[in-house]
Amino acid sequence: MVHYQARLDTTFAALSDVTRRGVLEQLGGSDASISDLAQRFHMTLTGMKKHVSILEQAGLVSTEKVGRVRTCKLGQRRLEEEAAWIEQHRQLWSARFDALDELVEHLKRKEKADAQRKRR
Amino acid sequence: MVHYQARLDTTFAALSDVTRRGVLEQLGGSDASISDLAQRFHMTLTGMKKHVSILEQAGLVSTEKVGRVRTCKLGQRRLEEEAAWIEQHRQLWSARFDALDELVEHLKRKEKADAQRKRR
DNA sequence: CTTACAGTGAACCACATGGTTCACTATCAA
DNA sequence: TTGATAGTGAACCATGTGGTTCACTGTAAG
Repeated sequence: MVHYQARLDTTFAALSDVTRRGVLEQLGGSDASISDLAQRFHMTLTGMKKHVSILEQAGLVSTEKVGRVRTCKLGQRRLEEEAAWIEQHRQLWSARFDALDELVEHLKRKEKADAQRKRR
Repeated sequence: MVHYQARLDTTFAALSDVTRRGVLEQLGGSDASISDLAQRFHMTLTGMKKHVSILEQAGLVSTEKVGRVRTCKLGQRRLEEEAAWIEQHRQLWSARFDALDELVEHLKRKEKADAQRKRR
């Protein structure tokens, strides 16, 4: 359960960079080498290597080096935990706002009743 | 559309810290002051203030100061975009892996056929 | 009025991040 | 063998992050 939080830390951090999200998108289409990705995102090989390492660390990408080229593809982790976390908290959000909605409704009804009482 | 990416950046970054996720969880239960949160997470007021500011910046928390106490509650943004991004990419993931599954199935059938051909 | 309390802002610290260059290794191709 | 190509790692740089302390403001309460 300690790992769970650390995992969310690293995954969300990995997703918090526009380049890395772009790489995931790219790899969703087709596998690619470091050079491919570096060129696509206007970056040095070294820079792209770092991004790929971070994604790999988070389990979102897996790589294999054959000959001199390292091929990157989508990894085993499918963001289940992250999706679950977000969904769970969206429900909390909704619960809170539904409560607010109900309060508003309650106040509306009360206001109406008060107005009627006044009229009497 | 440029804002969209920047927004994802700041939101995922906001979610990438275990303390901030804890604060969201807490606020899902009930509103709280900075002092409440600081105490709950064993941190100075100043430190907690920074976290709250980051969450507020990301639209995940909203605050109001009345008297000397600032009350924090869940904000307007309900992680729709983030949930959508993750779901969309989970589908990409699935598509890629389904393709892999099919390839494996294909190879299995081929292997079987080859074996039968050999036997003749 | 005085004291205590809640928050704020500036300054500081150690460390992480996103990027670069440079020197290097290993592999492919002529 | 010679050269070009793909990647790697170390070092460096500017900036950001998560946290602190300290000095301060404003508000509540005796």
